[in-house]
Amino acid sequence: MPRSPDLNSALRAATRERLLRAALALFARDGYASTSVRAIAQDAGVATGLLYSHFSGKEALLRAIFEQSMADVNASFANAQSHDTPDAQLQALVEGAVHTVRAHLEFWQLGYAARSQPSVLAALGPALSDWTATILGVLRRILAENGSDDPQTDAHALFAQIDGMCQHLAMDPAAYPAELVATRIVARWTRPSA
Amino acid sequence: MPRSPDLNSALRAATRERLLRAALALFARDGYASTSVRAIAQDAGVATGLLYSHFSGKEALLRAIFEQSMADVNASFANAQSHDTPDAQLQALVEGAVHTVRAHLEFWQLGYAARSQPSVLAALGPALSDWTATILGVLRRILAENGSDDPQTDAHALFAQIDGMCQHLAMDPAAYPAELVATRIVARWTRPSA
Amino acid sequence: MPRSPDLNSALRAATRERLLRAALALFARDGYASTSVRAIAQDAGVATGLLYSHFSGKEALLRAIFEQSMADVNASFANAQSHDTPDAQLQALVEGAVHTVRAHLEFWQLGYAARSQPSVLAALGPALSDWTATILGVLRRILAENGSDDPQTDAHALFAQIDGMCQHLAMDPAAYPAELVATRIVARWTRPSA
Amino acid sequence: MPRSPDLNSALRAATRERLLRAALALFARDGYASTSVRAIAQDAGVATGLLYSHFSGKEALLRAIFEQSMADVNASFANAQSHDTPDAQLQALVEGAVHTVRAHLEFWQLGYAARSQPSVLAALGPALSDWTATILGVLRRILAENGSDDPQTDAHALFAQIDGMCQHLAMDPAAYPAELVATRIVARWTRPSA
DNA sequence: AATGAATGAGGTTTCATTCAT
DNA sequence: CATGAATGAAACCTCATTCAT
Repeated sequence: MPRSPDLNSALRAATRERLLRAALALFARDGYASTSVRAIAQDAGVATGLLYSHFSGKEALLRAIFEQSMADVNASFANAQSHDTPDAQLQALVEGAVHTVRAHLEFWQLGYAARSQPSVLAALGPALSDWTATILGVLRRILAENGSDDPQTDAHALFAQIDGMCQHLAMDPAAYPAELVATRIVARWTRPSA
Repeated sequence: MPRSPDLNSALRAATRERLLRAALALFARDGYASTSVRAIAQDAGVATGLLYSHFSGKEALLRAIFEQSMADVNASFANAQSHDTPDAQLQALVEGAVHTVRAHLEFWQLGYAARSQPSVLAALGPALSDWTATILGVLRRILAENGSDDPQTDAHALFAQIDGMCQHLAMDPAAYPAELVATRIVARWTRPSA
Repeated sequence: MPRSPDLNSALRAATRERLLRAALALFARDGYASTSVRAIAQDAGVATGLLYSHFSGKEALLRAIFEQSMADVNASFANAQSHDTPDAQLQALVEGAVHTVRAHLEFWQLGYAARSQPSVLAALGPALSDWTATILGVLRRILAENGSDDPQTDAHALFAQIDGMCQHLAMDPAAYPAELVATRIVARWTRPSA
Repeated sequence: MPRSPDLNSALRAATRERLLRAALALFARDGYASTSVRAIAQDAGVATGLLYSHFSGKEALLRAIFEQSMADVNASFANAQSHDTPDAQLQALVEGAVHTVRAHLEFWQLGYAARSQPSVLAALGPALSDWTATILGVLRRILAENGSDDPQTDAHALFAQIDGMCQHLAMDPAAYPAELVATRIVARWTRPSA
């Protein structure tokens, strides 16, 4: 009695999801190079070989993780820009960053590790490199609208602050007072509501 | 007749230095786990086995790199604190950070990668973990003296900014306008010189 | 569809057996330290890495060999004690020893080599050390029942003789007249059947 | 001021002796294959390279140990044969064996280990193989003169006993009652002194 | 689709030996 | 004669990947 195609398909999707989840957790904890595909398959509860029917190899698995998680990140980012005033956009951006990192902790831990290692980053394609430029552009526009006299440099300074905060949060999510810091950052960069 | 002890010492020191340099370059470029000791020895121009007469293994080599470079970093940090006013200290700290990262670029690239990977970080002992706390304490004191109403959170916010800037600098040293950003950061956090 | 668990089990068992056999032959011929795992795998007709899915390393392989063969030895030893009279027990013991060594020649060659090398022996745990004491105790009892006036020393003397014979047999199984020697030993140590 | 040739020669001989002693101790304790030439040189207190000006390599060092110690053994053996009656010869042989093993403990530990390993033994040349045959011949003659009805088999049985005793002594020199056992063996194989 | 036994290249490390001084 | 830095082959072991079922 063959399984129905639908059930098969669902099982396949579930397995794929389990593999992605296990891989993300291990990559984030031990690093990409130090994580073995055997460990991933074992944590996912499937046989080693099955991994290769879902992904062409270890690197493809890494790419898949980024593709999946980037969608979430971009959504949060787009949402931030939908606000009316520059100040509201800036606030949404900063607080959205904290929220996104907390919601996808392992992904950001992995992401920060990957970003520090050009050879790993190369495998992820240009998507990641462009990302920084995009954010910088948005920040520059917001800051210009807010009256900055050097929006380009200010954008760098603000991005450094947001990025630093997010990384500190990713490194110690339990103790880092990200929400407080975010509030402070927003206060510094928005016009005093006279 | 044996080689003179002095010559032997010099030979050993030169080889050790070549190994450290090669290892730092490769660790920074490809990551600790993805760098083979064979590649290190080859880049250093010595036979593989010789590495083990200088370091007890790959991990000891990593530790030696950190020990060597941390001295420089701490010196720069101490210098920053030797200034008189909080504003001068803050300026020395921020501009010193840019200078230190530029002067030890590969070390910082390696350091940022290592920091993102707890399992590598563990090998380096507690020295690295304490470091963050120390810096935060210094920043808090400076900001408190400068009249901050929440020096603890401000310290986090400032540290995030400095750290983010340094990492962006480490990632793209050729194009990143670190000096401009530093000036902007200093301007934001020091009292307007009335 | 996966291979049936039974087939997998059989494959594993066969490979394990081939590895144990090849390792025993090489350890016995060249010594434990001088035998490479590559040589073992090659003789067993499998890839080097597969060895490590069956044994955690070279030393575990050695332990497995001892565990497997000790069972046979102990069985032979137990059988000897099942006889009624001391003389019959002694005869069974001596002749059983010859038979056991001939039946497990390579194991005894390995065993004698290992016994001479404390550092290898340590890896085998206390099982081997206790063994000698056990045999001595049994011999002492038999000789005491047989009227020896110094069964402790006699046990040592008899054990030395049996052990020496077995080792000479192990060293030259083709030419050594073990059966004749065994008969002579039994004749010397049993009561003349008046 | 060059050293006198005599002094030089004496220093050389002393170094050679130190190397032989260190090598014997380590070979006996850890086995030939598991002992590194570095460890030998270090224990002897000389530089690694100097070893190669005294011996052509590790194996030559092993051969030199055997050559040196075999002289002692043969002397003891010759002494045993100088007695008048077969009984006295047998007693001298057995007790001389105990004495020789105690006096050259490490050499015998090494010898027993080497004997169990044909591939090591091959490096020592035929001297060792012949040795067994010689002893067997002497024992057979003594036992024949003493009235044995099967001196060939008796020689094997006695040799097994002496050899077994010596090996047990070598394995546990502190606790093994070799002198008692030797007395017992002599008593068994000599004519009752009527 | 799924399994896990099997492969073999490549990792880290050790070590007998050479050689410039 | 003596040193010890240096070599490089080979050791043990890991791991991404393949494949028969």
